[in-house]
Amino acid sequence: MENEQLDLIFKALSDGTRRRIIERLSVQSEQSLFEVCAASITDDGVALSRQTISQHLRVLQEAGLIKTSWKGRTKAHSLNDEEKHQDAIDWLKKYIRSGEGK
Amino acid sequence: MENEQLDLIFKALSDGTRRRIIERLSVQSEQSLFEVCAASITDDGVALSRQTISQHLRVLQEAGLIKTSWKGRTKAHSLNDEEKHQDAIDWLKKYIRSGEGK
DNA sequence: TTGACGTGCAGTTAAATTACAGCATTTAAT
DNA sequence: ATTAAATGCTGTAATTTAACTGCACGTCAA
Repeated sequence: MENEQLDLIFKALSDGTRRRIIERLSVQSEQSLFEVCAASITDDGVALSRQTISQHLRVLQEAGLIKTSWKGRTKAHSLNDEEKHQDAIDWLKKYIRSGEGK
Repeated sequence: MENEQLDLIFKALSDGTRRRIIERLSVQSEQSLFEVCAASITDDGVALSRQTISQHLRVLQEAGLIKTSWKGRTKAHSLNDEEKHQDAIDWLKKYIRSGEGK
């Protein structure tokens, strides 16, 4: 009754750093934590710590927006398209006044 | 460069109480603060204070998701469809793998 | 098997968020 | 002109979040 899942999705997307991570993962998937860190520095200009980026990635994963897989000792992060993004869109579309009243 | 507006939109939507307010405003528009309070009680079963609901409405308005107008001493709250909801959808749609890479 | 590499986990701090109460302000009605 | 109704504004406490530091763990290579 609380739709906890939408909470997680929208909260994950409410942070600019996390949205930029998603944007970069959509261009280049299977990125490790270090690669995401490096891209954050070069693209955003701010050097966030490895632990901070790791935390952001965990938030994105708990929301179902990205998926991970281990390649040896490296964890690859990729976009989980189609899944939760669509859930959020479905909710939003109900309030665009498609027909009118409902 | 920070897209502050998307921050506000997604953050506003990350709270279940606020999403339910939007859902009810889509059914019945031009609701006063007291009407929103009353609906929260009857629909959600939880009695949040007037100040708390007022704060939630302000968050929704600052995100551009609802609009307000004064009718005498009563402030009418209505859904701002088409506007910011569409902005959020546009952002999300880029990561649904429409074509593929981009 | 030793050591470097890639992550995870625990704990800290400052700032933001959510809930509330109390008082002030404005408007309509008597 | 008073009063009641509908909100706004200020401040407080508890919770959460975003950033960090430090240490520990598992894996691959030499």
